[in-house]
Amino acid sequence: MASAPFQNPRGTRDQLPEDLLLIHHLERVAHEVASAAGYEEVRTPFFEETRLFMRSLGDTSDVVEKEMFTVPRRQADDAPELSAAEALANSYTFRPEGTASCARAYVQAGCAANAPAQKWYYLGPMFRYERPQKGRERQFTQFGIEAFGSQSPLVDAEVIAVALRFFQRLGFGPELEVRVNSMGDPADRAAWSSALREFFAPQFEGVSERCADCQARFERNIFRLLDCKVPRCVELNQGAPDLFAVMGEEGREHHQRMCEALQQLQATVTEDRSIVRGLDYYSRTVFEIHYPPLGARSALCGGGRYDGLVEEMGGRHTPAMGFSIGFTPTELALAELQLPVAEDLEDLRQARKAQIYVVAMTAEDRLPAMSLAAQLREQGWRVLSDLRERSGKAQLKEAAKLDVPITLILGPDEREKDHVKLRDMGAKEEQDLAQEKLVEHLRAFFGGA
RNA sequence: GUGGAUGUAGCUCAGUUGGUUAGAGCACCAGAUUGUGAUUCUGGGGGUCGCGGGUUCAAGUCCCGUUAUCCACCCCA
Repeated sequence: MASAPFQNPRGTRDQLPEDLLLIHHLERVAHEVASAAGYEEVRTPFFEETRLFMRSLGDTSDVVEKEMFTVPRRQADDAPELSAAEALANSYTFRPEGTASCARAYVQAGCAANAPAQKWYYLGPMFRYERPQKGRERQFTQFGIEAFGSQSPLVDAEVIAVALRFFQRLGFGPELEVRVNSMGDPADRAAWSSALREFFAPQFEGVSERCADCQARFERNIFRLLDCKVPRCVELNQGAPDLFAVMGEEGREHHQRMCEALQQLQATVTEDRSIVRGLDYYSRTVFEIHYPPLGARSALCGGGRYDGLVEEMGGRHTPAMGFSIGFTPTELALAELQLPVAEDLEDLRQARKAQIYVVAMTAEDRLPAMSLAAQLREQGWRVLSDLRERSGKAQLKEAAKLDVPITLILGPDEREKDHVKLRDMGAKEEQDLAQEKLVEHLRAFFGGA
């Protein structure tokens, strides 16, 4: 087999300097929006024990069943052979989402017992072994927040408000729409599950009209019958019992109060019974944020309440609520909306742009030019000098192309007098300066940098 | 995991019914009265035609496999 060219792994992408301008903007807005509401950043490992995700997301979730990036742990040479199940339980998996790790860290740090009220956010790469397509990658970035320790519907409203704020800050318009639903409490779901089982049972007797996936779901995770997209299955779902019909008073009131709190938002809030997040840990509130002008691809954010997860992780019962936002769909949406506008990125652009370019006219000037550049960097300026040993003309050309405002020209004439020629690229004016006056002049130009 | 489309220079693409040394624009590099940014002009570097195999006197062009990308499904951020 001859050499195939090297390529980035499927579903990943390189983020080159040009791409990072936008990414940095998204990251900045995420940091700002989260800390403005009192959330503090946490960073957990990129991989965890596989069983963490199996436990938190649920064995029957698609993520666990077919989308995990799992690597075996090393075994001692003389260790006994492991069964497939043991090997899996003993493996590591690259995190497919952020909530499980946060809950694990929360318990491990002792928060559940000692400091239950925590407001955290995270921002970083997640991994899912999926077939890539538009808006979906195997390595992608998620921004999420998690509010631990309060049962109050006020938390639900705040978390949703933070997510909204993120999109508003990025320039999304007032068409932003929050779609909410409730999954109820465990007891509600048990009651609902029985009701659904009773309702659907006849459909699975004998030769079923249901799709193959649904046949499996009926046994494994009956709720997921409800979000099947096969047309015949959708028809057969008509008239299925509604969770709200069996939901207890507390859950109902929680939902009611949250919706009232959401009235304060600068966005439309609608009830959407079809939102049934695919992960097991959700309870009560689940929500999505959509931007309808984007059409089919309008979902930007998903989240909800997970009151049982901390306990599941071995901590004391702690209610919690969070969201996650994928940068990939957000980037696509922004591109479609022709956002962000240039001004939003201007400061980032400026911050990475060189301020000074030191031009060396002859070979003898190169070392002095380098050391002048080094001195100026020590003063805090962003300074370039030519590393390709090109002509003075080519250096000026490059400085102009990079839009560097000041060039310092160093040649035999200047060196002889211990001078340097300062050229204002915008005004196209230059002046001879004694080197000891240089910093002063530059300070004046850049406004006391 | 299933189905469909695509893959020629860093980028956007040409490339006739298979026929000699595979092209253009942009980008990059150098030069145009001996130390200076635009435009223009001249010249230059850069391609195992995704990879592997097959058919043929001859393959970028036809066939098979493979890989990657894009699109749809599943699901999701």
